Amino acid sequence: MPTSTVEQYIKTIYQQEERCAQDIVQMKQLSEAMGVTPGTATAMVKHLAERKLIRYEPRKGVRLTAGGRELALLMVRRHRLIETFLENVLGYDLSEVHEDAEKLEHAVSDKFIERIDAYLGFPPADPHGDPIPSAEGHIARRDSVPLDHCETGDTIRVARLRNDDPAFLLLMKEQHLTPGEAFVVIDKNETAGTMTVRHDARSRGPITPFTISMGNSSRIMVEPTGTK
Amino acid sequence: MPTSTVEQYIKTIYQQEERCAQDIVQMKQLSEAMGVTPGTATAMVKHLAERKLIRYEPRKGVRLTAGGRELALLMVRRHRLIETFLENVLGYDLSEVHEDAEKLEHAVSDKFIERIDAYLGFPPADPHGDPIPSAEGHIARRDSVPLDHCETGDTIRVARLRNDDPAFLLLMKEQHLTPGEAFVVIDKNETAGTMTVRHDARSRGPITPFTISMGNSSRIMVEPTGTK
DNA sequence: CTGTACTTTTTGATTAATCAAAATAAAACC
DNA sequence: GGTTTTATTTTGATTAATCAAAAAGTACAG
Repeated sequence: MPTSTVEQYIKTIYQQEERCAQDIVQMKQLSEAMGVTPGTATAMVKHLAERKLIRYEPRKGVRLTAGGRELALLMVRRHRLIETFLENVLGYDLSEVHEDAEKLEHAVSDKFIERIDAYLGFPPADPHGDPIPSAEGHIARRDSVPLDHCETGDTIRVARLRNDDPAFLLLMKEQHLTPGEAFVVIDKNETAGTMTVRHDARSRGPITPFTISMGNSSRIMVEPTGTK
Repeated sequence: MPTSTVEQYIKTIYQQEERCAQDIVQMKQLSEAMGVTPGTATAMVKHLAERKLIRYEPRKGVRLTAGGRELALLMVRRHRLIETFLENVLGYDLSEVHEDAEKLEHAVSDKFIERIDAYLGFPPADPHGDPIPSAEGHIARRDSVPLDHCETGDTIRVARLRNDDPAFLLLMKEQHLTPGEAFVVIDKNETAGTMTVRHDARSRGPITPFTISMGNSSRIMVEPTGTK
């Protein structure tokens, strides 16, 4: 039985592989994501390699083994189901769910998770729009792209918000930039490093344009719904 | 912020004070209840005393300070609300709630607990019949007595089951010996160390008599409803 | 190819929680 | 009242996770 620290490292390695589309995660990246000193990460990584959860290539980085990926997906499942429960049932705000889920995911039993899943009606995705892995570790692939890959005139729908920062999530909520909402890209200014979008005329949101930095827009995953 | 181990020791000391109606808890009692060696308990107790959560009298035992009691009641509140949630909402069996609650109570936030409380409609007691302390640490006193203090002919109502052993709880459930049920004591055999009860004629349970050991009956708290 | 900057690993220490076993104190027993 | 039993404390060691700071390796800029 892995400790909750081990679970957290494995989940973090998975997330770094995913988010940065890398097959290997460097120590600096891992130690920063975990909020520990590099030496600590090195020590832990050796331990994880012994447990056969990752493959460790000294001075290069780490990658998950099949067993590690399985554990990571289990943790992601727990996290996303808990977040969904906190929002849908207990009325948490989207910006508040992450913190509590992060603690709970290491304390819940399999039984608890399966009961929550059933109670929620087996939701396919969490409130951020991220797909929830099945109990067997299958996860739906979605062909969404970061908003900053879109061009002026593209019509899109928000798929997921790939950022746990409460302030960011609050801002997105205020602008109704939440999963499912339809938008049009009305400007992309590479020089200024900003993008401007407004709600699709047919959607119920405000039509006031909203400008965001490229950095933030890379955390907003969208599905193209056509190009004007 | 106390670690979950500290929380567990404080809760255990509170429970030992309560269950055994003692004002001081010996080290042996504490170490056994915690499932650690006596030396470990001594070391921890010194630490708890430094944190002003208990008063430690070497070679005598420990007792909670006001601050310790406050923390203990907070933990009891968490435990009982979580148990209630697991049974009422997620459909856990009474014999299964304890184990999961024991882990969760150290991982939940105050916000989570207050939301659960509201979701459950501010229940006064958990599924064992134990009163749930308020957020301010007030707990309802109940004038219940252990079943083994009753005499033949007493009519009683089950108030709480003061035992977390799943097998015991399952047995009680099978016999409908659950909080709220009305019974008559039809025999008390001090020599054999057993007591026999049957459901009150007016109640919906079976009228087949049921015999239990004195040991077990001391864990069944009842409220007298009159003496024939 | 050489030096500076950056990343990674190593080393030595620390904290929380634990155990086993020896030492000590208190209680109980005849 | 001395002996035995039982409870408690002490001591020394261990494990998991961490940090700070020194050492070692890698990268690339000129």
